Amino acid sequence: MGRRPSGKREKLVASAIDCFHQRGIPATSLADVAKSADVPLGNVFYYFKSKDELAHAVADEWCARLSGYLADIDQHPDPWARLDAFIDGASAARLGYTEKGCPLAGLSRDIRQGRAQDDDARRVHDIQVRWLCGQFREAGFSEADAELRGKWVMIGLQGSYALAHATAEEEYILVAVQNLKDWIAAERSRRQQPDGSPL
Amino acid sequence: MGRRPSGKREKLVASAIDCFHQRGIPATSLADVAKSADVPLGNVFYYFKSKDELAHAVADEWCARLSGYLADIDQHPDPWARLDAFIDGASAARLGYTEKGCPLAGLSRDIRQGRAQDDDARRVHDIQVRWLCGQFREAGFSEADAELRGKWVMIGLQGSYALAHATAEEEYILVAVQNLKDWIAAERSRRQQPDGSPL
DNA sequence: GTCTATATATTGATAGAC
DNA sequence: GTCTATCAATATATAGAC
Repeated sequence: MGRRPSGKREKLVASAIDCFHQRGIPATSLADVAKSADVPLGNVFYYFKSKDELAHAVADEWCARLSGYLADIDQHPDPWARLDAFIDGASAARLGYTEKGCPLAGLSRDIRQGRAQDDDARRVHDIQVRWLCGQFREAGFSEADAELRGKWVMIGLQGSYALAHATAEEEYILVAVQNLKDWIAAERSRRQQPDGSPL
Repeated sequence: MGRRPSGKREKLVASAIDCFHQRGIPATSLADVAKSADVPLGNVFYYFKSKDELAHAVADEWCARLSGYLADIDQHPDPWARLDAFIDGASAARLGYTEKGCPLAGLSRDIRQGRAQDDDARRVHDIQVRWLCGQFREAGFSEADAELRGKWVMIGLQGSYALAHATAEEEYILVAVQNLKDWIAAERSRRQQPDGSPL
């Protein structure tokens, strides 16, 4: 609460995001995070009273970053263009995801398997899935149809991240990006000609 | 090498598979595995000279289980029926995967992020992906087309496992199963009527 | 608020009796 | 081959000087 002029808390969270991404939460020691943030080890516990609380702060920071990212994409006036932009973002991140995995997938698994708050594991994905479903609703799909489609986009991307990381082949991400874009284009033309002939 | 009448090695591997699945490799201590296998801690190092080597044996065991599983499915004479059976297997495992995550996804991430042999992370997925691609080739697709389709099936399933686990919602797996089955059925009819009218 | 020093528990791994 | 006892390193977390 209040002012934090030193900014050490923010530096610790930023360093924890990197460390957790590269090594995962259980394999990351607080000494690693402290060293990476250039903060003495003992000082970490002034800002976070446990490792779990640090992980919780990391999840909060991810949610904030995601909200900002999606708000940027929201500037596109067309939901179809927004969906394309979202998938382009996945494609742009493919090299890092192939090497280190998706940071949100890693975080949520570590949280689910550890004793940290389960709800954080869900939050970081729900933000994106709800946004995706919202785009399909805005494009004219019913509540139920939009939910199926929004979830399917997230499934395709997350699956490609997992396989690209596991096999060290970025091609999985390219396959998912291409298939999802084609599928979205097909859904779009179906929507615009609901009872009509194929394009 | 040679006979292992006690079977302790096998018990240790089986226990490690469970422990690694539930808590992940870094969060699992060798004491956990030893206790679960009912073997004294010090004895573990007679069978495996390090934790990494135990993880390697676990990957080997998974590959053996997968090969057996796929050989069972191979008894279906039709590649389309085999694809359906493979996806049905995913659906049948959905409760456990929602609760604990996909064991292969967890193992491969832990291996990629740890210092253990990278190749194990790839093997457990490659077995399945190569099998999937083989089904599409047998169904008449070209080498390149079969590879794209086989990878896409694995992407859809792995993505649904990740999201189901993260959000504790098995529905993600049901969405992926339904979408993949519909897509495969569409591919099938397209194959059988390459230049013809829709069904 | 910041940092050093340290407590306490647990880890992977080893030595050596049987 | 099997097991007990233990080492050395590292982990989270705390105490308390400044």
